[in-house]
Amino acid sequence: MLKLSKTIEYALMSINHINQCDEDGPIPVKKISTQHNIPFELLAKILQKLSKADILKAIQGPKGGYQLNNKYKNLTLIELIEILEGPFGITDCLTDHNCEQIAKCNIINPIEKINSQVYQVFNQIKINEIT
Amino acid sequence: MLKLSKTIEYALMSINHINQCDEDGPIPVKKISTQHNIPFELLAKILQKLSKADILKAIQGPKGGYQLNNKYKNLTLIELIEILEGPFGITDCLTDHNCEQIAKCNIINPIEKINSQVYQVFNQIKINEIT
DNA sequence: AATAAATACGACTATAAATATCGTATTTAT
DNA sequence: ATAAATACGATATTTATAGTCGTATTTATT
Repeated sequence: MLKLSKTIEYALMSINHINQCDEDGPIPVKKISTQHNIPFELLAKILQKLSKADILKAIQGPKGGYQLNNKYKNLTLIELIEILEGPFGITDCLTDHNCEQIAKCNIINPIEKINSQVYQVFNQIKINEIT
Repeated sequence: MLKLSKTIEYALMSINHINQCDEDGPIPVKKISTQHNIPFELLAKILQKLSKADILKAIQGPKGGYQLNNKYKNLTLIELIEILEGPFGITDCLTDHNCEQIAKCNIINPIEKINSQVYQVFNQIKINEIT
């Protein structure tokens, strides 16, 4: 409950990893996955998503791997979350609109307030500055 | 991901409900569960926990039900969460200490920072003021 | 005293979401 | 031609959450 997903953790670890050895050329998934004990296939798919979103640049073939794209420099945590997991919301009713309780919900207003406060926290965190 | 659990939602709805008809004597689980379309047995267990934690006062027998206890007036959202779900933490490593990546984790410091920011948000929210 | 309406609570099941794996295709440096 | 890499859809597994069931206890009312 209220947990960051493994997906987000793995993405942060990878971006951090790539950032720290940026001069050495593209970093293959395998290096990150073995060094940080992350399942290869799973990590591969995460980095593919980040590549599609232009956060990473993918280089195929031998000596290939991933590099950071410029876009990464302005990336916030909320953006990362929404790239990897879709729209942010602390309850389903804020994103899915198929809630069983909505007809007589007496907490929707406070929920929305809390949601925007949490959103703000993640919106203020630049991935760039995470170290 | 990063969702409030149904348990928390149901608890908030119930506290709010009881608060709004406080003069009418104890409110039975059944009333809350039917009015807000919440599974009875599930809600019963949640309110039992709140009763054990002295947030609610349980009155057994016919005409029984739940009332708010004084303790509720100072209750924060983080306290409610920890009563119902145990220690708060946005990652497992912050509460469980059996993480596969911990040996070479390069994001533990920022994770801790983010965790305490989210904690603070929930810590500042008084259940009392939720309307 | 009997009854019925309520809470108490442990054990169990079901469901959905997250996590992980598999298979195959494509790209490209050597 | 080969091998090392990404691409990606399909499937399987695991876990946490959500929900159910059965039985016991309490107590107001009759």
